[in-house]
Amino acid sequence: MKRDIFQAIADPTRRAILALIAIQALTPNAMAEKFDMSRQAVSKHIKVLQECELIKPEHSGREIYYHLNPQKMQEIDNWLAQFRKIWETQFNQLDKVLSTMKKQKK
Amino acid sequence: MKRDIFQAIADPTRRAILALIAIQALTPNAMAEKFDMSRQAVSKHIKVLQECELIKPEHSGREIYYHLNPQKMQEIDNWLAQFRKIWETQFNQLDKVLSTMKKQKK
DNA sequence: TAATTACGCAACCTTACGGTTGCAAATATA
DNA sequence: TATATTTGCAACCGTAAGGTTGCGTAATTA
Repeated sequence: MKRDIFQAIADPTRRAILALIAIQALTPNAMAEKFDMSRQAVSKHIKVLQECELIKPEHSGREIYYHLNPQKMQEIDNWLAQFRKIWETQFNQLDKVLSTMKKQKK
Repeated sequence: MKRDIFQAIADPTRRAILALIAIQALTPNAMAEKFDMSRQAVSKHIKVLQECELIKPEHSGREIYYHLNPQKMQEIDNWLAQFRKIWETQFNQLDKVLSTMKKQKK
């Protein structure tokens, strides 16, 4: 089945994994130690993240270090762009209201 | 059950709904016309979006206009912030490579 | 008032998700 | 070579997700 970035980040464990390896590449075992679940459960999450290319494997002997793929994370940012204008407009309107209040105060 | 913004935007139909009402507030019926599914199915998605406050209802007689809540959308942006530094760093490194290549060309 | 329209709620069904356990393959170590 | 370690894959299970249909309720209209 085809994986989706948005579906990938829907799970809190997977978001935690992304936050972890954003700091430092980790092996599945190292990740599993951080969570209260089996290594296999964590490996399943890794598989999902890898399928949609949010993380990249780096083989080193029998260990595999997983790295974050920032380019893919940026796709979420790109999607958000269409809404960003809207909340920026709202903030500008808030600024107007605040400056109007200031003027009235004077 | 407690709803989550990230789980809410995991579904492509719900992302489409958000994109639609970002332009203009719509009623459930108006939204349902845009999708190839029943009105009730769309209403279920609306319920999910409303539970996590991504959209807000505005009652007008027997019609309900749903508006986007940009503040809540911004929470996704806030989460992305921790990764944004990383891809910006990568771009800076790309800039360095490019400027080095330019110098060598000269 | 009667009929229509817009909407939400509940029951139901199929499929996907997130977890488990067990096992096989590849690498490192004794 | 025999053993331990690291990982992935497959089977299984309970629950939640996403769709359907049917019905009840409130507001509009004939």
